[in-house]
Amino acid sequence: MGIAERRERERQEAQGRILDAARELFVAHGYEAVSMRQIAERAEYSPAALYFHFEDKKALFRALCEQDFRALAQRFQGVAGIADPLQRLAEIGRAYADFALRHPNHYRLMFMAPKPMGASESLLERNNPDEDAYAFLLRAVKDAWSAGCFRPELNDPELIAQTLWASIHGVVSLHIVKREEDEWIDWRSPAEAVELMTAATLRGLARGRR
Amino acid sequence: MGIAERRERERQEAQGRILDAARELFVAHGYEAVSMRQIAERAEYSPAALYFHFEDKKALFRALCEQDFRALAQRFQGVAGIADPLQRLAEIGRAYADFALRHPNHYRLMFMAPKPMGASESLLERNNPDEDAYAFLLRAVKDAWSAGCFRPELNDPELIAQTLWASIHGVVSLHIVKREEDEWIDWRSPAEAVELMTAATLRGLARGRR
DNA sequence: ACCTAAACTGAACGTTGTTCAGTAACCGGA
DNA sequence: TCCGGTTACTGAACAACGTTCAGTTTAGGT
Repeated sequence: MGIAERRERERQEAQGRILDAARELFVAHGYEAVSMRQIAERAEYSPAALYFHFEDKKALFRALCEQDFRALAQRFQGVAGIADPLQRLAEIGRAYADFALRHPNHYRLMFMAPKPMGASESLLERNNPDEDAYAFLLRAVKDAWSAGCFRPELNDPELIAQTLWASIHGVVSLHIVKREEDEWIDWRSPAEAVELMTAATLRGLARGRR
Repeated sequence: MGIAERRERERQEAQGRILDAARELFVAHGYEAVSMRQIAERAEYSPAALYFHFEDKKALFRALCEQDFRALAQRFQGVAGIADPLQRLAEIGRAYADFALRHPNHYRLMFMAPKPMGASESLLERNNPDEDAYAFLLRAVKDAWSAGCFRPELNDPELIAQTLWASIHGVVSLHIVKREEDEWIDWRSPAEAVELMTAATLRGLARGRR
């Protein structure tokens, strides 16, 4: 009786078409600028059909975000093998910034969006470093902490992880927002800023003579 | 002939009523959630009247932002007198974070808003530290740089200033976005994060043994 | 052959930003 | 004093938005 499976497969194919259409438009123009009607037209459905597969625009957006979070976590797997904890942290920062600057609209939806992540019941496994990027960072920090890499008065790995995250997030989010038409400030390249930021924070947090 | 002055005064009073109404609503609910009709009703005008005084919703928003930028620059005046350049930088960071966390919706409009700052022809004086908060920060960085506070390989005050700005922006913007319903991560208080961030970056950038 | 449920459509509702023709009030010149 | 024109404003409308709902088609189980 493979007919239930076929129905389920067709259902997911339809959802996939909608998600693909939505992704292209969101990434190109951002959340607010894309309408459900545009998504529907590109996916070759009527606007109302989207509401059969997704509760509303926010839910559709949230489904895309989950894919993105998974992609980021997967990106981190590339640096999981680095033995030296501090060097691994530096590479995590670089990978994160690279992801953010390569997909600025994704990033905006993931970490700079005002609301629509609200009431999220994600099906990502939390605390699993393979799927949860924050858990991956936290583990690297804990490794470094256990190895005595940090200054002795720093005894809260969670705070350290959040600070490191915030440092790179600050660089990339500022660049994403201000990148367009802001001759007000003579911006340095994000790559330079990321390098200086990781060097500064890690040196500032690390124990020992420089 | 004081009649032209009176007309001008009435014009500004009307604009002030609109700006006040818009400010309250924007600060309470954010840019997207507030409609021109709501602003008009609170200001006791017809919706169309707003378009006589402001070109569109973005322009109205921009006018508010300019007030906010001025307020931030004024806030910085409170720490202008600190002699030690590094300590002054630390206090600038604290003042900035305090401003951001006290007025999160203002901050969102100023530094996390997707677009509507576009094509801005602000009438703020650039490069004047009394009105331009970035110029104020940059001057403090240059003071510290001239005094030889930074590591010898750091020879770009602009890059240093942008990095310091990004570090605090990262902490506060992440907290503003994630503050609401995100039990996913066990967030530390923003005050703790700001303290650790300023300590880490300044120590990481500063010359000399710790 | 009938019935139920799934997948989808067309048309509508209320709200959004914005425009436009029209109007009332005021002031300077005749 | 009346006239003409600018200034400030309104009411109604437009297109587009997210969303809903009453139907219609299609397919499978009985």
